Amino acid sequence: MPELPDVEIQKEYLDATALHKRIAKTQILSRDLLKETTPRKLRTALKGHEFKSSRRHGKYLFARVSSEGKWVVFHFGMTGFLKYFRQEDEKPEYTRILFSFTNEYHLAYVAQRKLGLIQLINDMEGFIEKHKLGPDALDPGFTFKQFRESLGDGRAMVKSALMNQKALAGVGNIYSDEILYQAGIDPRRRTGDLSGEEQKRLYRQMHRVLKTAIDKRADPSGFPRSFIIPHRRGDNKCPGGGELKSLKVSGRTSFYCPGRQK
DNA sequence: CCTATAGCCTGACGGC
DNA sequence: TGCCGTCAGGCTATAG
Repeated sequence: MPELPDVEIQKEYLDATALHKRIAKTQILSRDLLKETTPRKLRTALKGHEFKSSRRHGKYLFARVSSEGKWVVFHFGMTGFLKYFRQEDEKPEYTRILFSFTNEYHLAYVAQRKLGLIQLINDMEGFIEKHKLGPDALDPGFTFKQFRESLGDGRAMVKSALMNQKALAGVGNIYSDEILYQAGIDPRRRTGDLSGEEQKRLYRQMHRVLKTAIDKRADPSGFPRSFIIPHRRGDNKCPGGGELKSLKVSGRTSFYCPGRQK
């Protein structure tokens, strides 16, 4: 669920539902997700305030609180998402944090596996620096030149480089496969061996893939026929014909089409 | 410095 | 049915 397009949809969801609603109560149902803060600090920082805007950087979502310039940071790990609902008994399973508003609606941070984080911060740029996050993959200011520098020209496999959040932020296991497929590049290629033309194709396809996914609300069932994402763990067919193959790259299962990716 | 690997957390699934 | 190993769209810390 939670790569750049998915988190962008979470942001749109937050904006459309929980923004500008007065927070009456915050329940921390699992402390494990809280980083560098305590339930008490989070509760008191939010009580009586509202989320007044949001931003996304890579796979992180930041919600600005209408008090002292604080932000709540959400990271969704592999299984996290937000759910806005009316009746408290509709509370989703695995709700870890529950924000309740004075309009009697609730916003749940749901995560089956506790691999994400929720944090209270004063400074968004400071947070990004501390985590050494690279530029957001869809930041308009993230030029081809910067992209090439981010990827590097070493011995790292190109798929690992795309997924390295310190190089560029937002691309994970699923979308790196799609970008490499669309660019016609084998995931095991070393970044140092890519031609300028191949780097250019990667940059262009990264934009096209991520934007298309956001446009389709990060729902693979609506993705173009030419995408491989709907086929992985499905019919295992390449859109252009042939079998989808899988292998491990830096410990992650990767799907690719040998016929098209060189 | 660089890259690759194990560990974290919880549940689903397949094989025996 | 029950148990076990493996795997899952995350990140960090550690090992080479």
